[in-house]
Amino acid sequence: MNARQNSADLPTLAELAKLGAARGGVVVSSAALGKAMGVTQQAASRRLVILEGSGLIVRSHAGRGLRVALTPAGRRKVLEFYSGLRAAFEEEEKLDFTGKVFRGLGEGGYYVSLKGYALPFRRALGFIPFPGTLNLRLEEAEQIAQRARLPFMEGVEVRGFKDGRRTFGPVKCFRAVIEGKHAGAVLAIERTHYDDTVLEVISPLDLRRTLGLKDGDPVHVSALLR
Amino acid sequence: MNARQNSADLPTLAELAKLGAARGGVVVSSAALGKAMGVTQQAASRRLVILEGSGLIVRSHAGRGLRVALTPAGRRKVLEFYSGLRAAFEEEEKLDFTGKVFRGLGEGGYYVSLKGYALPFRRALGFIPFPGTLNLRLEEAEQIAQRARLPFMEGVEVRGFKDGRRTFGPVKCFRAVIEGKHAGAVLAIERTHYDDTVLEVISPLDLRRTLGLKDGDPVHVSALLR
DNA sequence: ATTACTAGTGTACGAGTAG
DNA sequence: TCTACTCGTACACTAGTAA
Repeated sequence: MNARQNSADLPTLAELAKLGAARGGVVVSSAALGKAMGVTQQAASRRLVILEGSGLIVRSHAGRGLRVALTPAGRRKVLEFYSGLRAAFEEEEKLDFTGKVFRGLGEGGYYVSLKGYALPFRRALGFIPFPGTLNLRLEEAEQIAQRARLPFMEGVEVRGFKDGRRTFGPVKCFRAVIEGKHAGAVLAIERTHYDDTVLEVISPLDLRRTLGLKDGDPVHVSALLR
Repeated sequence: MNARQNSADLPTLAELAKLGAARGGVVVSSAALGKAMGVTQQAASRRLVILEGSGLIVRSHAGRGLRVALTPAGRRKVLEFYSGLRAAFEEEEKLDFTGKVFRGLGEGGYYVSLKGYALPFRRALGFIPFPGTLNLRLEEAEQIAQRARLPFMEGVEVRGFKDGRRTFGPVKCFRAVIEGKHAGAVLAIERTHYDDTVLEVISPLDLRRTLGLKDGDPVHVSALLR
């Protein structure tokens, strides 16, 4: 459970991710992993033991070798690193998404409906969002990967507030254009790995009514990165 | 000049790349760099000294701080790492390029015209390339970044050969579709940083004649990744 | 085959400090 | 202020080996 920082764990996590540990797990031998990282079998084994102790991976013996999978925390850590590096090598202006409308009160929907966020939203984005989000279900792997990167990109910060009882933290989002014509934003809420299929869209308009959408309809959203 | 492997240099290079050292250089203080990496100013300074000794960066004093830039070797190292990580997080099927025709015998053009490569090309790609490449000049930053990644992706390997006098190494390329209709391939030759603006295209046809191209004409090429 | 312990060693670190 | 030296220590490594 010790979360001490170790300079070798990011390279190790990255190597594991390359081998497929971010997608449900890989079977590797410590010798093979060591070779890939330029260290001995023993050092690789030790690195894995440490990573498991830090809660970044889970291991289980699997015949010839170990089955290793990243935990959400481990995945988060590499994705954060990757996302920073990506920004250094690629110049993007927007990210395009196409997903299918579905009903379901996402976390975002709850927060957006809180009165206390109204002014912070107007301050940050120039509009007060319609109370409720348009939830889109993403289906292509590439789109889901894009969605997962949002929490680690710059975005626009909407301030949090206190309502006496509790404190509501800041929310990150990106300005967006919905169906090529309506202004809005997408929420960059960090989700569990398998929930990166959901994109929550807000707008000053009731998009569902304005666009005449029903569940299952495809909607295109272009998130602007700056 | 010592090229000893140090487990901290990849994270350090990555951090520098994030700060912009891959795009011509950044001015940083060792204290700021250390903070970003979670080590002391002293350790950050030492890492930079070591990286310079390994020929991965160049440093120069710049008033308050140091100007640090990645060398081609340093850039290569991070890009290779980044590219591997990218493959783990994104699923791509093709990369689209649009560039403008220009004349100039690229390295590729020379090799493709060698008789010894004819059979290896046919074996790997199913065709014998027209002797000479169609050179495209890429102009958008995003396209150039894509181009730079090719040498680190999987691709199709065309075997090398010996002609008695000398040995010609293997060449990596990607199957491609030119202007949406002609089969061909792009060469994944590693170039110097500032030459990643060039994409060399081969095909069984004389593309210049077949497509009636003249210098400056835009051509679209879709490189297939598997 | 594997993993992963122990022992001994090298080295990267933080702290102190000079230029 | 900055960078980067020296010093002493902590720790991650390799090698050997048990299970």
